[in-house]
Amino acid sequence: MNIYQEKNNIIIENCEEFDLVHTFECGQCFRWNKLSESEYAGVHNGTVLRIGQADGKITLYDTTKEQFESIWKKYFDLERNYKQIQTALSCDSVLARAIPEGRGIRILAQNPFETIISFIISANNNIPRIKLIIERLCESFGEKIELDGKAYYSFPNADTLASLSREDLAGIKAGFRDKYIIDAAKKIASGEVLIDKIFELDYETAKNELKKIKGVGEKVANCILLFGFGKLSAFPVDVWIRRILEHYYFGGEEIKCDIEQFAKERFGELGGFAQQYLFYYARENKIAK
DNA sequence: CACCAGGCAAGCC
DNA sequence: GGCTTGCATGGT
Repeated sequence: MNIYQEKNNIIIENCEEFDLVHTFECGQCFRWNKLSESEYAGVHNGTVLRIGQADGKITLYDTTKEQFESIWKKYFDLERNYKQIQTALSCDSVLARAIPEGRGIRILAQNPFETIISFIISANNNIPRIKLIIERLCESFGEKIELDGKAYYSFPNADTLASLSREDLAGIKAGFRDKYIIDAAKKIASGEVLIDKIFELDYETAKNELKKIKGVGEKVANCILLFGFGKLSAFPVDVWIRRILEHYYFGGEEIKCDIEQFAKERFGELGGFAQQYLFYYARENKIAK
């Protein structure tokens, strides 16, 4: 991967292991939107970025070397060797088929609070509507940021959301999840759940800490740990993952064993990466139930 | 009209 | 502990 500055932009060359579509469409994030065939725009920690991929090059527009180093390098997980991970996981025959289709997926290091709220909203919901609800949440309670004459919004912070009532949130149409959003914001704003400390905790302890929040169960906690706290062994099990495991590993039979344990034995520390390749593969191939 | 969507909490036993 | 049910909203 060759990275350099050209005018106001940062260019990444030789980026076979970084594919924008696969990274933004594999279900880990909800705030990157297509601007055109080859471009996306998104907001991370209050900064808007327009990014494009064409002719084997990725361009981060209007980005300084300093911004790239301090924000985006970590966010896009650019210091990790994904080729090595793919090679290791390809020993598994199912992943050997799934990885080529999702090649270039990178696990984003997303903002922890945003990840917590986003995956609370994801419960018993579908991806287009999850994105809509989150967008309305940001428009209503985030800060406006302008770029290229367009309005973007930062993700609201815990203090802001902690001060809201269910009535205040009615407009975003989160349904029964509104009370969980407020509970999460209150526990985080008050320090009952310490976000910064979760980074230092081991996987199991961190998961239990997150489960103190209403609306955070096994699956949501695993997503938060994987996408918001860099716990890369986490293996979130949702309907899609269950479906693809049943189809490819259990001969179409209903799974009765502990799936997390199954994943741990099979994928170990690389569980999160395996989960992302499988999720993308399952959705792209629309595995029937 | 049912049934489903990146599940979860609460209420049972 | 495990199992069942209701849940807001919008799409098919």
